[in-house]
Amino acid sequence: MLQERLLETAIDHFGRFGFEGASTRHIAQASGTAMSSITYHFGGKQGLYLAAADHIAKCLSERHKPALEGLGRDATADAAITAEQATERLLFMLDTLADTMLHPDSESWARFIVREQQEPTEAFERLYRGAMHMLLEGTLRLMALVRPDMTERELRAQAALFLGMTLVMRTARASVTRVLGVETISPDEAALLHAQLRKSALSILKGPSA
Amino acid sequence: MLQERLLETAIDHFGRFGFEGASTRHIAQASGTAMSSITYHFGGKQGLYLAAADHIAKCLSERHKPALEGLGRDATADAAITAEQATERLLFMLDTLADTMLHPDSESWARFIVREQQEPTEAFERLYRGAMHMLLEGTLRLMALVRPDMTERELRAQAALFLGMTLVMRTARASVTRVLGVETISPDEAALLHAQLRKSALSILKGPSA
DNA sequence: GTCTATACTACGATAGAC
DNA sequence: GTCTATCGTAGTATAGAC
Repeated sequence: MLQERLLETAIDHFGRFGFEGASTRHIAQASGTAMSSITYHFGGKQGLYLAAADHIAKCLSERHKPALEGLGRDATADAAITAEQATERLLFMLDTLADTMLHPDSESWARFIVREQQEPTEAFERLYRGAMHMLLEGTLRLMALVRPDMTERELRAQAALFLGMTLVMRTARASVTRVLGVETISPDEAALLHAQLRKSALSILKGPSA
Repeated sequence: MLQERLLETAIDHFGRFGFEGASTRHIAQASGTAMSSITYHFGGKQGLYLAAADHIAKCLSERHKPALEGLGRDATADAAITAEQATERLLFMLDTLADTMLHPDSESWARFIVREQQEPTEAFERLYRGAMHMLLEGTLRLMALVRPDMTERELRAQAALFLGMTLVMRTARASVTRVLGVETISPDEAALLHAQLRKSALSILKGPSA
C-alpha cells in the first residue's frame, strides 16, 4: 500500500533529518513514487508529518495494549487489585516498555519522538494523546496501589523517573552501548538491562529499607 | 567575541533543525555577521558543527568538575573511600547531573546531544571523549565501592539506568511536564524531582530489602 | 490516482572588494 | 577579518498530461 509505504519512509526521514532537513523528493523516491503523491494523499509536507505522528501513536498503543488491559476503566475494578498484583503488573508494563525500547522497530519511532520532546509541535500532542497518556496514567494507577503512602506529587515524579530508566535504552543508546562496552545491544545485554531494571524497580517500590 | 557568538548560535540552530535543516545563512545572521565568516573561522558548515560539539563538551565537563574532583587519578586513592562516603559522593554527582538537566543552559546542549545519540557522527565521539566518558567512569568507580557484591556487568547496566533517571528530565521534558501536570518545571517541581531521584538512588544502592 | 514539467525560493561555497 | 556578489544545486508547491 502506497500510503503505508510513504508513512514509514517519512518517519525514517523526518526522524533522521528533522522536519526541515527531510526532503519530500527523497521520501517519495525512497517509497517508489513521485513527490506529488505526497501532496495528493497528505496535502503536503506538514500533512505527511502529522500523519506520521498518528501512525507512530497507533503502533505504540497497539504494542502496549496487553500491559494496559482492563486498567482504568472504572475505579471499583482497580480497587480489587492487591498490592502484590499491582507490583507484578507494573513490572510487566516496564518490561513491555523496555522491550519496545530494545526492539528495532522503535529506532525510527524514537528518532521522531525524541525530536518532538525537545521542540514539541502539534505532532507531540497527537503522540501524547494517542499513546503516551494511556501509558503514563496506567502506570500511575498501579503505583498508587503499590505505594498508598506516597503523595500524588511523589508518585508522578517517580513515574517520570521510571520512564527515564526505560527510555534511556533508546534515547541515549549511543552512551548505553559505550558504558556497557559493546558495539550493539545483543540479546545478552538486553537480558541484563531487563533484569537490572526489574531489580531497581522492585527496590524503589519497596521503599528505603529503614 | 564573534567565534563564541557563532558557536552558541550554531548549537541552538543545529539542535533545533538538525545538521541538514540548519542554515549557515541564518546562523550567521543571528550572530550579527556574514555567512562567509563561518567559512573563514571554521572552514565551513561541517567545521562549525564539530566545533559546536567541542564547545558543549567543554561546558559540560567544566560543570561537573567539582563532582569528579580527585576521582580515578589512582586506584589507591579510591580504595581509601568508605562505602558511606562513596554513597554520598554518588548522590552528589546525580544531584549535579540533575541540576544540569534542569538548568536552562542544558536545553540547547540537549537538543544537540540527543540528535547525536540517535545518529552518532564524529561529533558524538568528541562529546563522549570530552565529557561523558569521565562522568560515566567516575560513577562506575563510586558504584563499585558502594556495591562490591555486584558484578562489573551489573554495575554498568545500573549506571545506564541511573543515567536515564536524570537524563529524562531533559530528553523527555515534554512528557515529564505532562505527567507532573505543569506547564514548565518550577523550582518546586525541580526540588520534587531532586528529592525523588535521591530516594530512588538510595533504595537501589541499598539493594532489595530481602 | 499517478506522473512530468516548471516556477520560485533558499541552500553552501567561493571569489574579490575593502 | 569582515563584507557583498554570484554560481550551481536542491528544496516545496503547483499546474496539467494521461
